[in-house]
Amino acid sequence: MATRTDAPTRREQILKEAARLFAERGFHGVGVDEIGAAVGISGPGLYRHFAGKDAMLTELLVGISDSLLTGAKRRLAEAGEATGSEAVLDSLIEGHIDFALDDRPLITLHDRELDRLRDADRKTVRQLQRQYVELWVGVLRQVYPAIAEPAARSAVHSVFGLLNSTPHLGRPGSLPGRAVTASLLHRMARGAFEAVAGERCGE
Amino acid sequence: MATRTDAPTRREQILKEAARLFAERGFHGVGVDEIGAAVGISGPGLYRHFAGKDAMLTELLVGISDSLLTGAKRRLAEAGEATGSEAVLDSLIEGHIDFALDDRPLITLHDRELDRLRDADRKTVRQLQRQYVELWVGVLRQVYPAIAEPAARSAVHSVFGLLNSTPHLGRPGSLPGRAVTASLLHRMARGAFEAVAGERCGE
DNA sequence: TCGATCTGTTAATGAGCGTTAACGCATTCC
DNA sequence: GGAATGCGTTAACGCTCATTAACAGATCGA
Repeated sequence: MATRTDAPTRREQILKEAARLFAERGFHGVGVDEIGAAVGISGPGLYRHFAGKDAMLTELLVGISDSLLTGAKRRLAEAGEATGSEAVLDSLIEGHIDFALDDRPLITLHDRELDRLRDADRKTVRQLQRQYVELWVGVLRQVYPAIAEPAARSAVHSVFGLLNSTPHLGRPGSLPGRAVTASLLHRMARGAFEAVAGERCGE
Repeated sequence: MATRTDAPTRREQILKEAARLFAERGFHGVGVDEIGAAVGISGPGLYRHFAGKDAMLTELLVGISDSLLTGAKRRLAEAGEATGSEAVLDSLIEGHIDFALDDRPLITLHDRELDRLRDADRKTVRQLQRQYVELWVGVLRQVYPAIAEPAARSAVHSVFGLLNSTPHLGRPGSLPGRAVTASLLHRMARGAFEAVAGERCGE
């Protein structure tokens, strides 16, 4: 009963538009009236759905970090049983790329507005992010045991920087096509990791 | 006459502190009183040195883009005469890494606060950035002629994302040492480019 | 020595903005 | 049918904050 995917609730509309606006002009650069206008209601009407402007940002950032971590755990469990750790690493990369290509505003918020959170919430987000990184580090070192842990952690952060560059790649229309871009990013990420492991192939 | 490097002028102090504060809390998240306090004067005293808060951000962003482009041109000219394009690419990477490691607040501002500029200034910065990217694209395609131009441009943007990840690498103290980090980033950048060129070495 | 300039100060102004108050109208549930 | 609840509205409050005004002490050239 109900349509195939339920119609987006008002809360979801608001979150989506708020994410877009925050990414475009920064948290402090967007007024509540603007967010309201983006969903067809005006200003203070938002307070029927959220405790305040801060609450929207909090929910967005916690949601991002949580869904990244949850997705990674699922991929680790699914692919980890049957296939090897190579496949798990590829699956992690693929998942992160999907996120980076499909939710570009969230990617932008993710590392840009973290400091605008209340201490407790920021701590929560940081903890989720840390777990996500450590999960990658574990898989990476399984594929490349030669990489020491500090180097692995740096490498993972840097590859996130690489994958998260999608907002700078021009408007979705100007991209060579989603699949092509995804493949390019995937190869670059693997190439970067291999380079850390010291597998030089040229000269 | 005067000390080896002239004492930093008041303008320079202000720019430096403003960059740090903008990077930490965002352009709109920092008040002029805070910037003033950071250099020992208070609030409106800044207006003896800058037309306004916007002018500080403008000067910072134009300065960054300009110095990146100027440095790249110089490296292209210097290394381009004697050595081959491989060496030029390495020199470009090295220069960008130096900047990313030494001026982390500026790196942060660079791709975070561009939209806060007046239209004319934003256009200027974008143009400088575009020239910088195109310079990289040219060198990259000289080293790897197999890479088509759109892919090269995407690859360059993504490698910038990788190199600009330094602010996420933890406080300067926690890094394994500047030289080690620089070398790691350099290898990853080269590895990412090589992967785009299709030079698979494993399997 | 006497202005002029440079570089500060504090007080006031005025706009923008998050939030709350007070109110209205459907819908729903007893 | 009527109260409760959900979801809006507009108006008002209060605070923050960039900017300007008005003023003052050094430094310095004529």
